[in-house]
Amino acid sequence: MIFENKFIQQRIEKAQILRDAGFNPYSNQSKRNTTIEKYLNVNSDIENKENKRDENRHYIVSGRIKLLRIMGKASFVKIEDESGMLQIYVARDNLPEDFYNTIFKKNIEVGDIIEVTGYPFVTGKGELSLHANKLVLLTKAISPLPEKFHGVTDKEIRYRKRYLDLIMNADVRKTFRIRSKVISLTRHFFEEKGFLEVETPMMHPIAGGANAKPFVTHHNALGIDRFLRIAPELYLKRLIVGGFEAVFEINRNFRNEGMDATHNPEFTSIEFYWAYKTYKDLIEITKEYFQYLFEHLNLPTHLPYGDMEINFENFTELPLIESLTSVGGVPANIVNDKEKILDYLRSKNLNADDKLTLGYLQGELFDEFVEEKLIDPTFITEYPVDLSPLARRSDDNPDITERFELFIAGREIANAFSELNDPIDQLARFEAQGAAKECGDDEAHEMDLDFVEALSYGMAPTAGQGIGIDRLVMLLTNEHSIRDVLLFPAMKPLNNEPSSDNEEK
RNA sequence: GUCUUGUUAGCUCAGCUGGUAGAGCACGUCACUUUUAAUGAUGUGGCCGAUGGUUCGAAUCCAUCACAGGACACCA
Repeated sequence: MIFENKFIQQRIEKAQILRDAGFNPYSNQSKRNTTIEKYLNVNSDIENKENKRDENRHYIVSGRIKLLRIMGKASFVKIEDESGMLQIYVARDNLPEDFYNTIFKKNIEVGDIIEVTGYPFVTGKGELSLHANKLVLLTKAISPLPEKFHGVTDKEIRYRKRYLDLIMNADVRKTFRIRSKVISLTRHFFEEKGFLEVETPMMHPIAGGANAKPFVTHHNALGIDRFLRIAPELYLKRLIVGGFEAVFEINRNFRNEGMDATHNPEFTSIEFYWAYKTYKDLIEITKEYFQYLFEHLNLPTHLPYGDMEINFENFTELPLIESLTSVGGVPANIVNDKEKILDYLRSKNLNADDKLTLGYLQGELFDEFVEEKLIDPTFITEYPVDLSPLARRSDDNPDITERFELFIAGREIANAFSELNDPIDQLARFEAQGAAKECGDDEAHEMDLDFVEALSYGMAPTAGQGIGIDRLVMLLTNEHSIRDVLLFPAMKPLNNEPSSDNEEK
């Protein structure tokens, strides 16, 4: 049962004692008139004053008790609000008769949220503190906080009870502030460029725009299934057909796949589409975007990530086929020959499925030998058309597309291309995907005739790009698990959550 | 999905080749009016992740399951 723990029972009793003494343990009568950060800034002159105090200044601060040192007739209390931590000096003789002994010492403890009135002073050890002459309990915490020195380190507790993690670990709060800032900066960057932020459906009749397995949900009134979107791409392009020339959407995608350090079933991306532009323009705007982020986040352009150092002044472009040889070390004479690639893969004891097309096999080579070696930002360009069912063919070579993926620290961060806007070609590509599906690729794109029809009305030449926000934030915060940049990462149910697998009717 | 490591008090962790559980923090009681993870004394606190098995006896050995971490596979 919840709350049966003896420490919790003890604290529930304390709350009742307070109530009986006329103190509401959940009072909302907050009179706070400053934050801790402001208090510390405004009173930084106190140490130069006579007696290192100013009894004419009055402040009311609030926060959660993080540390409590009772020393007989006086105590030191560290309270923390969102802006920072402040030491409070509480002495018996500065509080109402009996309050210190019967209320404060007995019934207020670490974890409680209190409000303190007093004046600034500097202690003998030189710490700017607040000398309390009034102390009010705002919120009684009936569950005790984790250990004050080690905090919570158990990752499972940290993810499942993120609120505890946030209470105990200041650097976790910092990571999520940066995440928020990244999203805000991204929004501003594209708005300043004249892009329009739009929202497109999360529930799709056809899950399109990416290679991924969708989640299924059900619409009761219509009696039909819907798919949670795996990408907003096809809707955003419909908007370009409709005449918007620059749109973006920052929101969640859902993919019904495995979970690991870089995959969460729901993840955030930005996709943007830009009419009358090509993927070459996207390379430029991407460099500009990173520069903008680094400036506003005050990050060093030589960014440490794990034991790597990424040089964000060193963006390069490299065609995929060329990268196989120059980065991956694959012999140049085999990269355009299906049979030779198959032999090469077999010689390396890798999976070599001879049903795969040349383009797919080149993709295999890239994944196997190149991707993890791309540390500094690298735009890999000229993707085989087989791997890019939504991208425009190169005018010079019909086997490759005007596309790039941006790799940083051995990981894909962005995917972009000049959009395919020939409806007949698009129809044929969907049909080819259908064939791939027959061959067992259960993540091949679904035919979307409504989208093909939209293209038939004419979509201006357009370039579009997607950037995975979670992986970007991982990079910028030097985190190595996507769970550390998601406030509430997906977790398996503990034990009593019903699972649809044993549903019986 | 495979392999691997872990799961012991509210938290952080010990617990040997099997003999019915230990520390620190927290909490209770006492002392202490400038401390910094305050200090000193003392006490409470446990279905040892779950279920089976081996054994006179299991936190410990074995099996299965659950969850988590890591690696690999799959995946953009």
